[in-house]
Amino acid sequence: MSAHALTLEPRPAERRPDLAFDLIGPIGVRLSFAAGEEIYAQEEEADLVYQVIGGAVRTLRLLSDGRRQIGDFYYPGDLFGLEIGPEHRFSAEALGEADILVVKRSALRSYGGDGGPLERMIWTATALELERTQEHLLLLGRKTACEKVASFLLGIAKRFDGAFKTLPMGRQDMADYLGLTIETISRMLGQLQADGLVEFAGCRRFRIKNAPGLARIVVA
Amino acid sequence: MSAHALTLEPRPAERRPDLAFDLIGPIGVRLSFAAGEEIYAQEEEADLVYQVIGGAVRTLRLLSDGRRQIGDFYYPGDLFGLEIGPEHRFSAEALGEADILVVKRSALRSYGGDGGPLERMIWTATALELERTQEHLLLLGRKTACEKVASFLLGIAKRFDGAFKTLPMGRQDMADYLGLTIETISRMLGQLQADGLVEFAGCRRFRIKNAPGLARIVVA
DNA sequence: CGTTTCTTTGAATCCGGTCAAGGTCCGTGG
DNA sequence: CCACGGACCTTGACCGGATTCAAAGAAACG
Repeated sequence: MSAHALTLEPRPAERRPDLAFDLIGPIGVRLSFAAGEEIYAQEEEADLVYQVIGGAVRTLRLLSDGRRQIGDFYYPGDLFGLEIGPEHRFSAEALGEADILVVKRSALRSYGGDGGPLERMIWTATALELERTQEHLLLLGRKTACEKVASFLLGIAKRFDGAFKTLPMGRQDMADYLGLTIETISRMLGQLQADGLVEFAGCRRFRIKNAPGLARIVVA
Repeated sequence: MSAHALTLEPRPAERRPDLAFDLIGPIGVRLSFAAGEEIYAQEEEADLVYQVIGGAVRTLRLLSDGRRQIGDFYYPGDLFGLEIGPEHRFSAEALGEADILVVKRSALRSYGGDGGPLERMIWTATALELERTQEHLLLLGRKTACEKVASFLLGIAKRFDGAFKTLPMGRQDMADYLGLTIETISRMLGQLQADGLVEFAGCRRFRIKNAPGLARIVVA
């Protein structure tokens, strides 16, 4: 079945350039990963470029004492694993089962040529990555627990449509993304729900009940 | 006097590619900024590329309620103001008096040509920016106040040489970079000094007394 | 169903923030 | 040369938001 069209459609046109599928599809290799499986490791040589076809991916950094920081989550269409240096600074793991398109960087260059649309695509993806990371920085440095969680839910909501969205990650991943603990995540979700801003059906499915109210929490 | 050579030398070869001076020097305009003066504003159109010639620069994001997050500090040789989008996501201000080289992005492209060394230089600078931002992310999300301050001092020390380094920024800037308050900064500095890891001579000049000890605090 | 894993909830604790003085450094002007 | 003033930094006491510890509850899985 054509996972391409299926996974590509349901995203609001807002994130990574969608042309990516068509461009690197023909020269890439598709791989499937099981839930939690590692796609590449921290400090591993970075010679490949990856694209999410189906499922979702997290990149993360592990400190020696076990503390974890999630860099970002990636969804169908997104490119990840782009690093200028020789090795990966974060590791990448599948969130649930995931289908990934993998391309050799060098192959990609010879295929599209320097300065071609492929080169440009990678450049754009890297710049977007930087923008998202800067936004994340602000969130981690200067926002309260409640603001962090509200921002997170709004961010997810923007990227998926349908009234009820399904969180592709568990509480621990949310916590490690927002720089909080799972208990705090749980409490803040409870509070947002009690305030009538969101509604949960189980711990993964939610619906935004009061978008302006949420947006007011998120500051700017 | 030749600020070029003077400000370029005293940095360990570790950060931005030094060829930058020679490459964009000829086509740029030099400007001087007073202490605290704005170089460009948040949400201003981003049509220029900047390079620090002398002094230092901070980029920052201001929230509506006055909270501040500093993105990064830039020193002689560093490029900043690179954004892929149409407008700046952070503003930039001089830290003390600063000399800045300013180049029109379009001029830069026609001068060096697509895919030339200039294009490559900008690409490299953007990727380095991303790496530093990711490191910053980890620091903000998962490090304690003490670890943050220790990391910061080591980072400064790496970039300047001479036994005694001079902090180019005040406590408020350190706080807004590390996601802390000035009081906490002050207390942590006091503690690190009491533990014999660093020594301060006035509130701006310091020396690292026990680098391995500091490195042990910084985790990894 | 039973087991395991994940999530929620409560109570106690603690790190960092807030509030409030007091000190230091510097530039200015008497 | 020193007194004054203002900006910045340090220090202390207290407070509060988030973590930690602990246990109960819900969901996922074989």
